[in-house]
Amino acid sequence: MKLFISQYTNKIDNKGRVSVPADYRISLKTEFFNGIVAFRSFKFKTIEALDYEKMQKIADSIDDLDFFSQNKNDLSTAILSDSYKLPFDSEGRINLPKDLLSFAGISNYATFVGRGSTFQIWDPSIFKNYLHQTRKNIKNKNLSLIIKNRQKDEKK
Amino acid sequence: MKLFISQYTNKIDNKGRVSVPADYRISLKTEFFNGIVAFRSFKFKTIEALDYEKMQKIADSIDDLDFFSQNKNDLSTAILSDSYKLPFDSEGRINLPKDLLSFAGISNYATFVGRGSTFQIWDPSIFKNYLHQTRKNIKNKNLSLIIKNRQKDEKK
DNA sequence: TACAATACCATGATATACCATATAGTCCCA
DNA sequence: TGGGACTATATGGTATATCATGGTATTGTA
Repeated sequence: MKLFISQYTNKIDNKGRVSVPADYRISLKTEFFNGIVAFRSFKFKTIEALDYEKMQKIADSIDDLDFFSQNKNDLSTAILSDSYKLPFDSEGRINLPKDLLSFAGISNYATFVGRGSTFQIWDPSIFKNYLHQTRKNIKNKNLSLIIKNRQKDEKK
Repeated sequence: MKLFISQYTNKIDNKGRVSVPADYRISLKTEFFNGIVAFRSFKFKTIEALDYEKMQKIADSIDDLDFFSQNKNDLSTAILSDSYKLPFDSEGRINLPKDLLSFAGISNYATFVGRGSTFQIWDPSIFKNYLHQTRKNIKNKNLSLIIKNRQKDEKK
């Protein structure tokens, strides 16, 4: 089973290339495509990333007759059309499009943040602030309850 | 497996030729026909495009639509008779008919928009506005929940 | 013959593949 | 336990192939 955890900060060279952490790469290699799929987050100033198979599952859930439903249209367009296929080079790097970089406020360094079955790519300082805020929020909640809900929601 | 995602904007030359993104072309080559099938969208100001095999499935599945049963003949006629077979030239370009171009409001540039098992061809600025609107609608929803429900509701 | 559609060829830009080096981490052995 | 060699990874640079695009030739057809 795939499990993206921890964080890794890597440099972006002047071609826009950045190494995907080796730990992540193993989970990302699929039969049809060796790389990642990335799109702009709907909630945060970050890039959402997942493996090709997961994107295929999303695409599969869209029915043949999708063009007759307005809501489904909107949703599938927003997800599928706004995604980038980013293949690995032989060294395990991807080329992050300028569109995504500017959206996430990333310039020289990228922080890969594991989120279990997916991961995110943040600007290091923006993520640092977000993490700080998140920890403060959690302190005031019942942690055991949160963990229980996560297990229920995210198991396969 | 076919998976059309992302967007690509290519120029239309003065002959009406435009390159289909190389990433899409691989999925479009079929046994019977090397090219795409295109018709006017029913919902949007865009050209719907798919491969030959998919077109056959669409035609078949129209019969299964109870909701549209009274319009069955109209619908299949509208799709099938209004569709263009657009073969690739040796460089992977297609020749977009003026009929389709004017319907979609396309002039100099065409944006290919991935939709999973199919794709669309938009005028760049029209699509930009549509995507922007779509993202605004979705932003406040729980995306993971939406995806999960879709899989539950729409599996075959 | 004139026109349009298609096939064929050329080129610049861009992305991909390839190679080379540096750095950090790990393992083994003294 | 410390040092050293080895390995894996990240990073930098260069060469090559692919792709989008523009143009010309050829075929078919009215």
